[in-house]
Amino acid sequence: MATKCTNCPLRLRPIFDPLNDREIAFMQKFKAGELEVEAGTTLMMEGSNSPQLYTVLNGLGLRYKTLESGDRTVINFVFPGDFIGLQAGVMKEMQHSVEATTDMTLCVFNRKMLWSMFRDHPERAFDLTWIAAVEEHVLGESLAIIGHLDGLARIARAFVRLHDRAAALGMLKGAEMPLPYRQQDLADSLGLSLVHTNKTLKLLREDGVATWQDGSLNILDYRRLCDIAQLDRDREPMKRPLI
Amino acid sequence: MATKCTNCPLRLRPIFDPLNDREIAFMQKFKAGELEVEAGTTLMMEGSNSPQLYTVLNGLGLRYKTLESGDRTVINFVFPGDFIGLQAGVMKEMQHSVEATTDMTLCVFNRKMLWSMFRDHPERAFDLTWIAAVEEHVLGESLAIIGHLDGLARIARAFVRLHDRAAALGMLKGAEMPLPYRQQDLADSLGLSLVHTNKTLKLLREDGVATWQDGSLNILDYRRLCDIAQLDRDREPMKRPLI
DNA sequence: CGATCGCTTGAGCTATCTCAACCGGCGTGG
DNA sequence: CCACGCCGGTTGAGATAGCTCAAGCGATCG
Repeated sequence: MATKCTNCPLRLRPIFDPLNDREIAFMQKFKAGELEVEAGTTLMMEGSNSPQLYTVLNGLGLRYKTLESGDRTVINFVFPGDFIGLQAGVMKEMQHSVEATTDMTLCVFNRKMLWSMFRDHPERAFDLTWIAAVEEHVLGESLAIIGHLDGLARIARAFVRLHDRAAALGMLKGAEMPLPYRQQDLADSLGLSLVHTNKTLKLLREDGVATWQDGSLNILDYRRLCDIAQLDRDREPMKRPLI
Repeated sequence: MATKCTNCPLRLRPIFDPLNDREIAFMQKFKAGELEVEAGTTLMMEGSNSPQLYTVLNGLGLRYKTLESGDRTVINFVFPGDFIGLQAGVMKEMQHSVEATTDMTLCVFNRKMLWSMFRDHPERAFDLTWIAAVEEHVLGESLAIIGHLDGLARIARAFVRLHDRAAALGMLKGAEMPLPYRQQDLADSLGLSLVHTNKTLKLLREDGVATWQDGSLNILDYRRLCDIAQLDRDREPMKRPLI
């Protein structure tokens, strides 16, 4: 279920492009250590300027942003292989917070090392930019979803995305995947109210399309889910660059 | 009004960090030429894999995404100094389209050169990552806005952002700035219907807060606009990294 | 002159929100 | 070991922001 990554501290392209030996050697130097955190820990704080950057080895998290009004927006869900702190690395400070939803294992490295990576390992620097571009893509996608789909379709699409991502990471057991978030988290990520989210989930459940209970998501009818999500159900799932 | 940028083909950090002479020399090599396009030209096509990347020297554009349903989402507005094609540069293909809203002048360079930049000019590669991170931030911001604010506040916030951006680029004449888009474009960028957008604009106009007519936006009462946008009106406008 | 485009306005409808209550499980403290 | 409080989930009901449909208007263009 975790990214299989024992000796690869900076696993920038978790799926497609494993590091070669020389790179691994460098990255070992690069690596500052591993970090185990408990569920609920805040890894990055909006407005802060963390000296550490992380790659997620194991566990799930949440990126979010707090508004002046006190409302919270969930930017996206953090999965193994994700990179945390890029903004803090290249900009002055983080623009969103990151929290551990489950216990997590992180690969830690120092921000200062970022620069030596750019200087000495352009391939990895390129990867980093690639990650940022993927992130941008994902957010653009979310924007489109929230802007134009109704509640049912938004939730369906979120499920499809989560499912595909889990599949790519090998986190899928049959049609089931861990999804230990609260309904409120999903609601905040889709711009819906908790109540409406709940009622919509009930719909999907009663229609036998998908259930999400006790922290695990079960896709019962993938094709119908895609229809509801207004996605071409025959699209190649890996067309999207990362997951 | 344009980025003052006669000899700077790749103006990655338009405001803060001009290139030095050595870099300019390199970038000249890097530069493939300048391009003038008419209003309405599609610069990048979703799913395409353009061999060219651009920096906007002059003019305004639009990033958008087309959904299966045929609906369109406007990702954001393209201003002078913006970089176009990063996704195509580092990923397989663009995930959104870019269109020129006005006539535009672009600085063109070849995608192939991207790699030599990473290899030989790590500072510029770093800048590129920085740009991607900023872009990510901007989208995250949009996501939060669309997810949690009502129509009036969304439009107000869009106006504040556009105003601040124009100010940073010196495109402001008093309280007025060019904004040659259609109401439909704004609606699509905020996840609102055209009709509702129109009625909300009327509200702002009649309240003497801001007018947007004949392609120019006029902020009559910046502080009130910020209140409506639920923004701290005394925030430092440059706190946000790019604009 | 007709056609198209962007803007404007009215009217009715509904998806979604807010408020409110209740339920079961779990952890804590007496 | 029980009682209480809290948290996440569930459900109902009324209110409303925003949507869709529809029509009209002025400007521009061929």
